[in-house]
Amino acid sequence: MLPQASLAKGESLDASATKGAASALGIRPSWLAQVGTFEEAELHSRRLALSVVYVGVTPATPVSLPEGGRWFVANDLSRSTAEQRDIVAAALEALRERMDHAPIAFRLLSPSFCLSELQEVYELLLGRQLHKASFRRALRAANLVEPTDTWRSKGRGRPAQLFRFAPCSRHGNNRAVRFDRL
Amino acid sequence: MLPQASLAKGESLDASATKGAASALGIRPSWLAQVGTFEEAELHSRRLALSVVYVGVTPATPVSLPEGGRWFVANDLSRSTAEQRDIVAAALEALRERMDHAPIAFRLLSPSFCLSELQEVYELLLGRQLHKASFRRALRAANLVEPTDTWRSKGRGRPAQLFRFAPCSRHGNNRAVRFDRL
DNA sequence: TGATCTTGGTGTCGAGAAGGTACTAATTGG
DNA sequence: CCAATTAGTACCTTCTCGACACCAAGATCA
Repeated sequence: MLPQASLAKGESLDASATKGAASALGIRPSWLAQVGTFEEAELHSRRLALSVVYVGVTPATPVSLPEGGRWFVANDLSRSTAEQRDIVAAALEALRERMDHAPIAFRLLSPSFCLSELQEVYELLLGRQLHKASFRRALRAANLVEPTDTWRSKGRGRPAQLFRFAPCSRHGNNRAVRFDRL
Repeated sequence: MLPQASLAKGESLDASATKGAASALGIRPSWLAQVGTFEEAELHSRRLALSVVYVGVTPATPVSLPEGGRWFVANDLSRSTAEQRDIVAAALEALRERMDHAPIAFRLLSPSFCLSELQEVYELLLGRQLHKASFRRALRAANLVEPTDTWRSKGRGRPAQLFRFAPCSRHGNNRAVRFDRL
């Protein structure tokens, strides 16, 4: 049920995972990282099969999945086996742990974005609501984004200032949402 | 240079890692967990070799290592290759991340221990000094240990009360040293 | 035109955490 | 009896974090 690919000869693990994800998605994933190695439950031969599991993210572009692929909601895995639930849970946990170490959220946004969009991405990936003021405080303290001089108005409400990702000076902080390691 | 073992047919990854560590140490490790899977740099055959790396801990018992094994200090890896340094760094990082999720430190102590010993283990594993008052505050808030009615006096100084590990009620806290997830 | 709604952005305040200092307690060694 | 040493705690200051309120600016509508 999860997309998978076999490791070709002389191919690196990361390259194979990227290739497999791209063939399942139609586009290359924006970010990809290894979760761990699991043993396959069904041994169709007598040899033990290992699965090196990767987790990745891709923007919510309305691409049609090739070869009858389907999207599943990570919160509702009732129609999966216990083993697949374990793997997805481990993948989600790995993703959420690495969000403090790598700028994953920025890969899901265009180069310019407003802070509400960035917060929505964080909330989606972390699976929980974030406080607006605290989020912006942590963001300011981490020196992660820098403002541009353009504003965007989307329908109702005050226009939002656009920001860009600015991976510059990091000084060890420990805020609510931990951007600090990055 | 790092101890390793080949995966026997029909053997699980965890079992193989435990067996390999035990044969390198002389005793079974007190705790063991998977770090990740790395690709071997040297391809002696044309097939790609994968290494599933595990990290473990063992008490500082003065066992003599079998087969000419040697201990290395994790902070001084100047005599290792870059690949081995990467692996050890990843192992240390994985160990330190999982200390909040599993009671690793308690496996290095006898069933009864005093809080100074527990703090020393945490400092050793985390690689940094901890504040005595904060450590005990977090410990008290996490309900992780319970006092026994015995005291131990080791040489000079006031005798220390002995505690035992008590994995009971956990209520989501977020202290300095994070015992909460466990 | 002006009222109201909606979204963006910030200021302030209070509860609580984290770390430093200093203190008390209890034992050993001279 | 006094100094040294280790255990354990109380206090205080700083900081974080979440909650609320408030202001800003544009859209919609009467």
